[in-house]
Amino acid sequence: MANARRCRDNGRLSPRPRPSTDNAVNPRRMKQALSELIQQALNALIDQGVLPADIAPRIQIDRTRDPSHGDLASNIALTLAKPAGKNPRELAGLVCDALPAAPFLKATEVAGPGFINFFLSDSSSQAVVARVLEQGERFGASDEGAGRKVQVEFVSANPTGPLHVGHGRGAAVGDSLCRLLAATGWDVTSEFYYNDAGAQITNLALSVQARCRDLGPEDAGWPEDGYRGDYIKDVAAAYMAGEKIDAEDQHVIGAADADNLESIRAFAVAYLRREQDLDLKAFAVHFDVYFLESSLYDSGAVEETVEALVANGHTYEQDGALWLRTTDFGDDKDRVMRKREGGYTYFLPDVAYHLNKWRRGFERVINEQGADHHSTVTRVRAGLQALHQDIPEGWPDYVLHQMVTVMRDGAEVKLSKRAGSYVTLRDLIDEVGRDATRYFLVARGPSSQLTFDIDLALSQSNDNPVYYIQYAHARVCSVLRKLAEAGGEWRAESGLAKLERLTEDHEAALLKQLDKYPEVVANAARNSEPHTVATYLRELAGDFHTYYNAHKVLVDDTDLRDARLALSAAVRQVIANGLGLLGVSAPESM
RNA sequence: GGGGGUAUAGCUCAGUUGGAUAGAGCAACGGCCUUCUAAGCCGUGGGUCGGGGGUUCGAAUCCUCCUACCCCCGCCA
Repeated sequence: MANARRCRDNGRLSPRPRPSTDNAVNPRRMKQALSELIQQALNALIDQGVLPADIAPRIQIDRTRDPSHGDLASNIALTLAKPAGKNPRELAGLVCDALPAAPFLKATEVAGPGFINFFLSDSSSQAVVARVLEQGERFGASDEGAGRKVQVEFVSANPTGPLHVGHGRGAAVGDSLCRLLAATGWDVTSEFYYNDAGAQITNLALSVQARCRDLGPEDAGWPEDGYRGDYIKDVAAAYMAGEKIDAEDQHVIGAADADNLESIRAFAVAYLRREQDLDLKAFAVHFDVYFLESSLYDSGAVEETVEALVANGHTYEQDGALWLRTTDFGDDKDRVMRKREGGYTYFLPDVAYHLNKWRRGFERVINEQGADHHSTVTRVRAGLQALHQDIPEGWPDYVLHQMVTVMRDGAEVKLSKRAGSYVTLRDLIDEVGRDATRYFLVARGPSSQLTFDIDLALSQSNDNPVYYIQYAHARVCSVLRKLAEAGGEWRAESGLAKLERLTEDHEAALLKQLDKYPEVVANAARNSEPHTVATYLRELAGDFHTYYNAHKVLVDDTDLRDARLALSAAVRQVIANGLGLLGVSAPESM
């Protein structure tokens, strides 16, 4: 700041005893307000002939990273320097001097190569506490979605076995996305799509049937590529015992007839769907709709789709199969739609399914899948374009997550007893708990491979980010309990009336971090990046712990105490809100 | 061979959509700590952002060419 020129001091520390939530300090409008100030300054400079009249500035306001750069900053002088024919710092000074006074600003300065830094007045900075406490669990929410319909499809595991860790990642990411979208005003439908009739299901039925007959993988008569996991035995036993199965979308009674393959198929699907339901429930994940691939055949949607593609001239016959010319839409080769023996490839029902989604009126559809399915993205979009339904080219959106590897004692864990060949989601939940599992699976960007460290997830220390964040929440609860035990009473109004007592640097950092939260939520929802919420919470918890270690909350000075309690309560609220978006609980004690 | 993804501190990862001196947590190193409100606190070192070129006031971020690793490339889903 040595070379920073303090060009204006709008000073006037607000005499108001109570910061209010007026327009000027509403964070959603703060950037807007600053933009308007800058626009006015630019207009003035144009009138003075300092700037050419034909400049069309895109005014950008950013949060600063470094507190010495103020709270917000604009690069307007840097972007306008060339068209204005002036050096950036000089121009920044001119803009700065031309800015109208504003009560919510404490100071404005030119710094660095030509940034204009804005320092908010103390009362403006402190007002976030009032907003948080007044809005409560709604703080951070917005109406950006304006009630528009969005669908999030995720997990979509076929009912051939327990959910594995990869499904868990999909569940954590997809469900958080739903929560984020709901919080930002979208009308959200969560959906689970699965194949209940394909070759894999036949294989499943044959595997269960073999177990019904007491056959194992080593015996003659065991189906080729049959499912070997122990859970197949459970399915067979339940079927032979005539058990009744109630899954979310399947209800079946075991016929106890080892020769009835069709009956076994229906039972196995229902059984494994129920098992997946239980896993999802333990994971606090809910689906509004279960969509069966078979329904697309039953309703004629698949046939209709084929006919439309043929009628639109995007198909041809070759080698006895029917092909879709997906290369017309950016694919690297054409794809078979109908096999030589007459059946359809999986990709055709996928297209029919997405046409169905489109017709249900989802302006936005997000498919959360493992990255090993990325090749379907081009195909589905190509199929939709070939339908000539005016579906936007980039529709639907995809969030593809990379592989998960599970580590314990520094070595990779690959097997589970139950499933045999992979680690199940249930294994993780049972071992490290729902909160840690969810947090770890959602905390990384989807496009990066994820190493799930069981030892870290189990650790009850500050090394474990889940604990660290939850502990910050519990810590505030503890302080309030302590106050009550000492016969004290805390009322939000008392604290809000004394926010001007929050003058420590640590407090300023917390205020700024709290103020950022609504933007974090909005961006996470807009960009389908729930992990940014996890990152944010880690920072907020860190800021709070640091503050807490540096300053006592329950001081004798009751005004100061009340102000700090208000700040702490606001931190607690935001942590609870953020954890809620991740599907992680916010405990009152640990 | 083609497509997608990734590459940032010793490790695990962020990086506000192109901004100021690239951050955090562990680990390492150095101090502090008769305990208070709860699993200690404070500080330091550590980087050719995989490499080259380009775009511009300005690049970890955008374009291009390489390199390495992962995943796909079936008339399976």
